[in-house]
Amino acid sequence: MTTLTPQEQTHPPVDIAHLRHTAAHVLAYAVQDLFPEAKPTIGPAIENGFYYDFDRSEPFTPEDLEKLEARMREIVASDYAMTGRRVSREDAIEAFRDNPYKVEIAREIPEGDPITLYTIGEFTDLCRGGHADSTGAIGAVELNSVAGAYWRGKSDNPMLQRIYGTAFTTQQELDDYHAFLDEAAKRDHRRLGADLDLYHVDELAGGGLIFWHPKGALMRGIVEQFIRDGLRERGYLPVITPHVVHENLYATSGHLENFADSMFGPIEVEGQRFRLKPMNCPGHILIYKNDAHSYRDLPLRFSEFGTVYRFELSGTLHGLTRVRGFTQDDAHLFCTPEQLQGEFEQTLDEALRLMDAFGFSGFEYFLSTRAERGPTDDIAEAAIRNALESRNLPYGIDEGGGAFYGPKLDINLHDAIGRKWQLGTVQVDFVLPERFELKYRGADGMDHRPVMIHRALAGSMERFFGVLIEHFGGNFPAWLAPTQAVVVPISEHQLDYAYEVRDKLRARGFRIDVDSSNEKLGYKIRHWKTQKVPYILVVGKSELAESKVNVNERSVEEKRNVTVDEFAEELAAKVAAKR
RNA sequence: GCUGGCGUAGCUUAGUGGUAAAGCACCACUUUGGUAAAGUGGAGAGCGCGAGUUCAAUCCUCGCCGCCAGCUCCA
Repeated sequence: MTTLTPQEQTHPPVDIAHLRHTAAHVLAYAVQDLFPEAKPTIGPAIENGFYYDFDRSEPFTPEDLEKLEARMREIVASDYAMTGRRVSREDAIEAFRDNPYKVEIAREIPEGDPITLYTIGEFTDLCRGGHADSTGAIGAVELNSVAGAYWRGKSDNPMLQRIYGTAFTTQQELDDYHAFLDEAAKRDHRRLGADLDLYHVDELAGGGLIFWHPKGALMRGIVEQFIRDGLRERGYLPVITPHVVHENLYATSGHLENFADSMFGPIEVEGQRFRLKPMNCPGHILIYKNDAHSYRDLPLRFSEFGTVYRFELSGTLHGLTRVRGFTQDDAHLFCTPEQLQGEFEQTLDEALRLMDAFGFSGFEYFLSTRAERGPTDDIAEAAIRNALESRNLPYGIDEGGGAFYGPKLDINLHDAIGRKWQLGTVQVDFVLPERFELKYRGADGMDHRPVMIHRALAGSMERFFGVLIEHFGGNFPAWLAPTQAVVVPISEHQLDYAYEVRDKLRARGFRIDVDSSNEKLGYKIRHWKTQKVPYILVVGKSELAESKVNVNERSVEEKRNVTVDEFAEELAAKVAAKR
């Protein structure tokens, strides 16, 4: 921590969160002027802007937002000073007696904490503070959308109307933010999934269920192969378990009592109740349990691309990143307590290897602890902490965010344009071995309880693929691209040669197509560029004569004529380097 | 699920209380063309689904479904 000089303290640089919090006050001020019947509740700064929740029976329309925005600009231009004063709890409650939300907040401020009111112009709000000095500090402000939000996030509370907006110190920063949003929209995997013909969700089949098209399935296969290679090297054993099993399995595992809301309902057959598999662990446990194990067998690492089904609320579904049926790159490790630490560290290394191969960076680690702690949680959490510390990785804590069977480590990462995603998770579990009475024979001749590690490194193939699409913006590197190169003949006189080039490259295992369409060269080039194919190989009269191809590499201006073998070597090198 | 918005050919959009228009994509033909869209022609939706109002509904009303932005949750 740096100590501020007195000068810096009197003129602190405007904190962007303070600026946006101030903008939220300005919004509430504007709402007070234009819609006096609306009751302000809370209005914090958030990652990319701010929001303010209002209680009002009439919905705010887009036209209302425009009027509010105009009024906000006036308030900003007036450059009202933000003045705060400390009041007693009674005074605060009295000041907001017509607003039950503010009263509730005032009542709940802990004894001893200051209760403060902040005023700009004619608007006073109950607020803990953290503002710019005056409204004039806001260089650019805009309102973005209205959405419903429950008071304090609880669905049995009244629904409020949340107005989202953002604010910056300068107009330039706002423009840059818009440019960022445009870039993000261009990378939207739902858009690119359709444009590049990778997958779709079908209304007839239901939301959140993914139909992988040939190109998408091909890419998924490449990712899966990469993961499989890593698993084999690290001694994981492949297993395959059923998608529908008797409900009793999940009663025993505890999923039915802890997880029922997320499970699809029972399927009745011959008076017996079956369930779609929501998690792979119970299945892997049954395989473990089917044999007697010695400590010499451990650690035992079972892996499966396990497809699971979870009932997510319809409103939460989103492209590939929030679905109802998905395949985890799942594995369960059964080990002795002594092995736990080392095994955990290895999974962490493997997770990093995977994320690194796809060019992700900015990893963040979160230790989620279990809400209902048991006697083994200290050991489990220690294993996670020690693993992180042994690799010198800083981490945050998410109290109570763990699985019902134990604490977990979540790995967040940043994509190419700096957005955060949560993919991999590694979890320590002393509970399921207990519930299923798992055991192994120790060196002492006695039975012991193994520890389990649950881990999914990519997370789910669906979400991982969605994130990959956005990370690369559809410009997949050659090793991943469903079509690595298209051979484009200039006229049909070179069509036979084009097929010859294609077959030669295909024989080396590359994914190559020929454009045999009756179109002009410019059209064909444009078409394949929009399809984001890494290489377009143009063959005309001169290439045919020299047995060469004219290489047009994606996002490289310069074109070059090389022989087919030279191109094959170049492509092979890229694929080997995973570029 | 809840709040708000939306739902017209594969995609993007136009349109009207009297049974729908365009561009791209698709198919055929002409053209054999050297680096981001050649020309002509053709086929394709009955306007998400259902009910109501009306002489008449894609356009009005209601319900359902789906999508989008959030709330919530998480791989």
